[in-house]
Amino acid sequence: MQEGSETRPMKDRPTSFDIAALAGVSQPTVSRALSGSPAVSEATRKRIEAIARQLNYTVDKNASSLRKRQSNTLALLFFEDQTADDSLINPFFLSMLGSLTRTCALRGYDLLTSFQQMSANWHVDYEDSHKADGIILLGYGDYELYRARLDALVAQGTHFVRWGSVQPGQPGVTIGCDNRGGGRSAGHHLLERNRRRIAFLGEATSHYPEFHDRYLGLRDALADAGLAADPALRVDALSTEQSGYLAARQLIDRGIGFDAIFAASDLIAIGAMRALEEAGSSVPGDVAVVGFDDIPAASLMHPPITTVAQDYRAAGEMLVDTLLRQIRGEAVESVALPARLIVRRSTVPA
Amino acid sequence: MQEGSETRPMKDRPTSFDIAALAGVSQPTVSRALSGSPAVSEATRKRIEAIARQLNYTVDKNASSLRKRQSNTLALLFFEDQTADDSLINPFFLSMLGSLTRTCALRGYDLLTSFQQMSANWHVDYEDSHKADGIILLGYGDYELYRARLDALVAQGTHFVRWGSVQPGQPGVTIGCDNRGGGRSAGHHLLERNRRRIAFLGEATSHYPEFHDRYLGLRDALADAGLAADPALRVDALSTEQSGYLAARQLIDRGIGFDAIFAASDLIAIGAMRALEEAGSSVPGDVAVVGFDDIPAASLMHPPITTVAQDYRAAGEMLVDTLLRQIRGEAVESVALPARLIVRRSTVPA
DNA sequence: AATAATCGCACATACGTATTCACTTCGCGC
DNA sequence: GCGCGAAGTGAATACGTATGTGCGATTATT
Repeated sequence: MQEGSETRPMKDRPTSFDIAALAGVSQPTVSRALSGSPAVSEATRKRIEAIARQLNYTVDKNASSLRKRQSNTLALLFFEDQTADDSLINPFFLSMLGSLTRTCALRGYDLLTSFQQMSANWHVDYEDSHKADGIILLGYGDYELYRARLDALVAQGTHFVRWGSVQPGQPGVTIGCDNRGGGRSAGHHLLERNRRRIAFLGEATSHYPEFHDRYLGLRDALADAGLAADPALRVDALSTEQSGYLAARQLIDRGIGFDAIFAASDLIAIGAMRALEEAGSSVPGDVAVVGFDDIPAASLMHPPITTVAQDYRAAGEMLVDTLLRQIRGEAVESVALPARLIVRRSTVPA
Repeated sequence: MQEGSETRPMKDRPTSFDIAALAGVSQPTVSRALSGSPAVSEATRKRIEAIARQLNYTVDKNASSLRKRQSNTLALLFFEDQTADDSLINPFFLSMLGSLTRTCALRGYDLLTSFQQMSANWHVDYEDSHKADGIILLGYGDYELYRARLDALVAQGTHFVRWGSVQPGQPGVTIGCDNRGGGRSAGHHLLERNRRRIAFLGEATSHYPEFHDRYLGLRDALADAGLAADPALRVDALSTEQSGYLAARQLIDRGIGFDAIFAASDLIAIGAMRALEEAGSSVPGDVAVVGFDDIPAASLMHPPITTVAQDYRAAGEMLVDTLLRQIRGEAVESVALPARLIVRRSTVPA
């Protein structure tokens, strides 16, 4: 249908020298003109720009990056330690991806993405090789597992920003959402709806600090109402639909009474709702359900799921801008962005 | 929380000269050793590799790309002409993204992603600037709108592969799925379930060739059964939940009888199901629904949606490998991958 | 044993740009 | 009319790697 284009093994693109020759100036002048240096007169700049446009000239990014010692590129590294079965990437991160690429584009940066496993030596191939000026790390997962690597990054002086739980004493800079506050909102909301037996589905160990914080938030809300958390109402679950289903099943099979579920993520909530349906429980009649993340599917479920939204738009901007500041050598700090409760019919009947 | 690392404004990384000095050889020997050239003896190679590892040396990708005149990077360009409201990116493409990055990694390539609007001059910034060796184009949308740009890419000799409808006489190389075959499968399935009044929701004009093909497939199936398509049962819709909702509403409000919906995409199907629910129609009792794409949410709906799955895994591999072959100057052809019907409860009650 | 073939490596150079420095020209004030 | 700062430009060079060419040393060939 189309032949290979051996017609262009080395389609000799014009260089700044070619432009210079045509404009009757020297190569440095072309470089200056196109990079907007004030040292070149307006007249010659116009002339050079016209010729460049006409010849379809573009600055060679490799040469430019080599010389300038910066690539105007950021690297995005996903890493989930659970089986990376391709598209099972957490939908929330995919939403964030949109915001990240958009922000990068606005800031004049390109984005290099990779779904590397946390294997071997990921970081090596990016900032170290000068292919990117900094790294954005994205991923749920066992924090303890990669803490050592983060320390290594800090020691190396690599520029990076992480999305995750904001905790004191962490290596590097972290942007995250106020998971505890979000959990508290969810708890308050359920308590307001007169739920008292609130189950929590999600790992609440320090290995998963974000889930842990959400759990702590729920406990805060309970405490505010003078209630204590019942350990029997806490069931481990990772952030998958399947895991949520199993966790809810476990709760049901154990015969532990509950009138609400706060799931550590929407995927867990979705799985839990499937289990509830199978068990003949109505939502929100018998059990109210709150999730976390506000992934697109949450609003499409039956009933639509009340959830705690993380502002991925602000998150993306914050990640990029913080990283860029760090690259420029400015001081940067970890930030927790506010979370926002979105009430839908899984807690409040129509 | 962490100070900016002005400690490393220019953390002088070791160069191949440093390695060479330590190994007592010349710089070119280092380069050859690390790139696996047979011209260097096994002994010195080992020695060089050891030193390189010890110093944490990495080849500078910019210098390397500049010299080799190839960057080992592919650029991925999403472009949907409908309002690019960030995360409203078609979930199917996000699934494919996973497959693409994975395949790229396996082939030793990096992936540069961008959600550029089809504005101005996207292509300019990638292959032309030598930042990428080739481009992957992804996007539903009005084909006619960007056809001119594709022609320009071909004229320029740019290496690129497009995901979309495979049609004769198109500029460049296209990888897509067998939309017509998929539509036919959907049609046959609905006919087997004794549905006769099958509505089609989706643009069926040549501006959206993929949707058009799906419609043609449905017509094929009808024809196989000796039936003709009723034009009144075809309603325009773009690939959004909202658009699907409105299309189904229109159908219902018009009072046109139908017992099945074949939606051109899952998002449309999801919207349509919302309209059906509002109208008090049961699925699949009153109306059977089939979607297209098999996005994650499809299986999570109530009822789970029967759909035509595109093999995004194979698609990603095919896109990358075809592009790489084209870059190597080999002849490449457009390919239509098979589509597969996945039967769920939106057409067959439990 | 002398020469041809081979191997292992060093020398030189090119990739295309950005930047430092020096130079010219001009206008201006004394 | 002389010196002086500023403005605009060119010459030279560095960024770090990859590769073509050439040369000495080892091994094979007669």
